[in-house]
Amino acid sequence: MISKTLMAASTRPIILAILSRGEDYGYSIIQKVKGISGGSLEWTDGMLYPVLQRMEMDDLITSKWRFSGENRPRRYYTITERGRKELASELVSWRNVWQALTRLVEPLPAED
Amino acid sequence: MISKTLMAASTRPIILAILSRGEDYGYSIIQKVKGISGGSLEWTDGMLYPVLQRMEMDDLITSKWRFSGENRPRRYYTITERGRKELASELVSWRNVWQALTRLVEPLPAED
DNA sequence: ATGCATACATAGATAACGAAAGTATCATCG
DNA sequence: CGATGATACTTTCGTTATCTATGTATGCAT
Repeated sequence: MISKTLMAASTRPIILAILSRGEDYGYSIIQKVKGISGGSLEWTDGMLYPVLQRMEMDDLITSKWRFSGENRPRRYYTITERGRKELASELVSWRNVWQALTRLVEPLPAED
Repeated sequence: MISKTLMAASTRPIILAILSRGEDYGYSIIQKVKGISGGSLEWTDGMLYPVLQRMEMDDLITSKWRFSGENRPRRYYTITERGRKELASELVSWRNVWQALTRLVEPLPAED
């Protein structure tokens, strides 16, 4: 089970990473996260939508409703320029932390 | 600059990783973090000690004062069995998140 | 008609973080 | 000797999200 703090730290970067590949809507994001993580990350809709709203307030993403005849109405999210910069910056931080962690653990006998 | 949430998510695992290699005291931990991260992570003592206290309350580490004739009194921290399990579990989570992130950003398999 | 998956919205309790301010020792250097 | 900076730890508590819980509603299969 993933810790609360790690969840909090990773949701925004992951959402930005998904949207950097193209616009998407909430429910689909949840499924992509589950798929890409091999099932190790399972988000609930209840936690995702508030995060999306806050990210929109922070101007990292924008949203608009789309009504197609074939599907139910969905709110599609698009990454902004600011969002792309945020993603790039977050990735640098994440890499630094991950490298520090693995350096500390690596020298010990580790399973793979 | 590292985000607040990422800081919050990484402090405990990093501390556990350091202590998994041997007991240590607060001030030294700060310097090791700075060293191992190449300066990208700079912790303050004001944030570290409260974290150490909470981790001790959670039974992840224990502490005891050591008075040597040569040095000033220092509070040394030791990882507990529960702490080792927590570290192992955290590392799995971190790897999952990191892999998900890198997969989303670069379609090609990530190095680490 | 029932159940399940899809799809989004909102309130608010709660939990944890870490900035800030404090105490104290030791070494160095002019 | 007084000042300065590095070492070393403590405590409080305001702030700041988070995300649980709960709600609405539709489409589809059986």
